[in-house]
Amino acid sequence: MFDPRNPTPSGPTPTGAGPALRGQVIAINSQSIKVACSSCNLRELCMPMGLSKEELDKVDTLVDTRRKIKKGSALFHNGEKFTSLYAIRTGFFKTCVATEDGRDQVTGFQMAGEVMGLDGIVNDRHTCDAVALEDAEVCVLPFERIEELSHDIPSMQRHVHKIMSREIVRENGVMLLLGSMRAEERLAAFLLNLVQRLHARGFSQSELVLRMTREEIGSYLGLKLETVSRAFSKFAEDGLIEVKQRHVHILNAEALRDLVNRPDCD
Amino acid sequence: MFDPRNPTPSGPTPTGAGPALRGQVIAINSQSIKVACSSCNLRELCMPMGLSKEELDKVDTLVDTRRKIKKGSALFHNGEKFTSLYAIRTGFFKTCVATEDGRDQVTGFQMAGEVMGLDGIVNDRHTCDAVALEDAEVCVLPFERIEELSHDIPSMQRHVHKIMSREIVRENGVMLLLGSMRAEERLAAFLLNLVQRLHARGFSQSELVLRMTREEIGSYLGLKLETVSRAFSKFAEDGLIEVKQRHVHILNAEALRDLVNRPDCD
DNA sequence: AAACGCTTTTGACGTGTATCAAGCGATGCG
DNA sequence: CGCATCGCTTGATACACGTCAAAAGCGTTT
Repeated sequence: MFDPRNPTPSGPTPTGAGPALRGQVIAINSQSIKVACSSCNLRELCMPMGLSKEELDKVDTLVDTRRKIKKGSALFHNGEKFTSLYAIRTGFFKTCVATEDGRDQVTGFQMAGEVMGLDGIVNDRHTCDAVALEDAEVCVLPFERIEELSHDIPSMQRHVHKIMSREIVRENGVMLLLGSMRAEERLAAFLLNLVQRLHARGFSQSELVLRMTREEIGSYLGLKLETVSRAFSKFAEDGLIEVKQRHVHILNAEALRDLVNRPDCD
Repeated sequence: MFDPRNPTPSGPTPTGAGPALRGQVIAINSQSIKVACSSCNLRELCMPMGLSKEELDKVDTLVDTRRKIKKGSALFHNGEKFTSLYAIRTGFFKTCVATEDGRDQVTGFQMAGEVMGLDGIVNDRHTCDAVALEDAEVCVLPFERIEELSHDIPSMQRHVHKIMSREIVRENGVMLLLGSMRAEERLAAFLLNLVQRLHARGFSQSELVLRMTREEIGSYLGLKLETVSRAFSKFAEDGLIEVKQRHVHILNAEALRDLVNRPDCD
C-alpha cells in the first residue's frame, strides 16, 4: 500500500524529510523551540557544505523561530511586507501570482529543503502568495540576518547567490516549457521533475503522491484541468504510468523523457 | 522622421544611453580603456545609490574590461564557463535557452543598464545564450570581484540581491503571461513593458523601434511569428498603434493596458 | 447510511493558434 | 541594376486545447 504521507522511500531511510521527522508531537507554537541548523537533517539542502565549527555556530543563530502552516493557509501574501526567507522543513507549498482581474498562475511547487520568499527582496514586499498544500513547517530566516551571515561567511554568501541563481534557471526552464511544449510534454516534464526532486530527498524514483489538484497542476503548466486529466489518462492508457487519484506510479520513465525531448514522434 | 538608433528621446537629453554615447569612434579592443562606474551615466541603473567617496573608489575597480559584441554574435553561450556578469552599456540583447531537440525559447530581452549572466552562478556554467541584436558594448564584471565588493560594501550586497530578485519577479510575470494570456494580451503586455523600460532610459513613452524580429518576439511570447504579425495588424486596425516595419507608435496605451488586464471584453 | 461538497474523469463541441502557402517589400550583394 | 535573401503580411485550413456539461469517485458531515 501507499504510505499516506509520501511514497515508500527507496532503499534505506531517506536522507531528507522522512520518518525521522514524523511523530514529533511536540506542542509547538510559532516562537518556541530552537533547532540548530547544524543538526538539521535537511542541512545539506539549505546550507552550504564544509563549514567550520565556528561558522556552524554562527549559522545556528540564523533561525530563531519556526512557523507551522495549516493546509490551505498562506505563509505570506502578495503585497505583504518582506522580512524573511523561509526554508521548508516539512510539507509542500505552491507559490502563485495573480493579475488584477483575478486570473492567477502557479509559479512553483516547493518541498522540504527549498527556500521561499526570494521574490520579496527587490521591493521589500512579496509579489506572490505562498500557500501550504498540506500541513507544513518552515524555518524563518530573517533576511537581515542572512545578509550578516553572508558578510561573515564567504561560503554562505556564495550559497545565497546560488540559491537565487538556481531559481532563475528553474524559471527559465518553465518558460521553455510554457512557451514551446504541448500538453503531454509539459505533464511529462512536470512528473519527471517532481520525482527527481523527491528522489533527491530519499523517496522513490518511480512512485509519488501529488500534493496538488489537477487544477493547480494545470495552472502551473498553462493548461486547463481537463487537459491535465486527459494527459494523465493517456499516459496510463499507453502504459507509461499508473494513476490512482493522486498516487502516481511511473512505469516507463524513459518514454516520458523521450516525450519531453522529442515532440514529433508518436 | 525616426531616429535610426531609437525613437526620439522625450524631453531633454535622455538620462541613460542616448546621444551622449554615440559617435565614440574610439578604436577599442576588448581589453582597453577603463571607464569608471562612478562617472558612467548608466550608474543609477547598474549600481546602488548613495555610496560614499571611498566606496565609489572601490567600485571603480570592478570593471577592468569591456567587450564589444557584433550584432548577431553571442556574449556567452549555453554550457560556457561562468566567470562574470555583464552590464550592458549600449545595444540590445536577447537571452535564450534550448532543448536538446533544437527547440528554443527566448527568455528575455535586455537593454542598456541591465545585467546579464545571473543564470551562470548556480553551476558555474551558463545555461543560456546571450546574443546581441545590434552592435553592443558591455562592462565585464568578474563575479569574484562582485562578491568581494559585496563583502566590503553593504549597500552593494543588497543591490546584488535586489538585481537577482528582480529577475525572479520578472520571470514570474512572464510565466503568468505565458500561462494565462492570449496572443493579443501577450503582445500588448510586451509592448507596454518595452516602452516603459525605454522611457526609464529617457526615450519616448509612445514610440519605439523593435530590435528583434517577429519570430523572436513570438519565441518570447510563446507564439508563432504569424500570430505576432496578425496581432500587430489587429492593433493597427483598431487604432491602438501604428506599425511601420519595426517602428511602432503607440496611440492608445490605455487601451493596451485594458487589454492586458481585462481579457474577456472586446 | 444518507447527503453533501470537492475533485476527477470523460464526452461533445467550439475556438484560438499553428500550419501551410503565396506574395510582397526591404535589404544586401554580385 | 538585377537578383537573391530575409523578414513580414495575409489567407485558407488543420488541430490542440478550451469550454460546457454530465456523472462518478472519494471524503466528510449529519
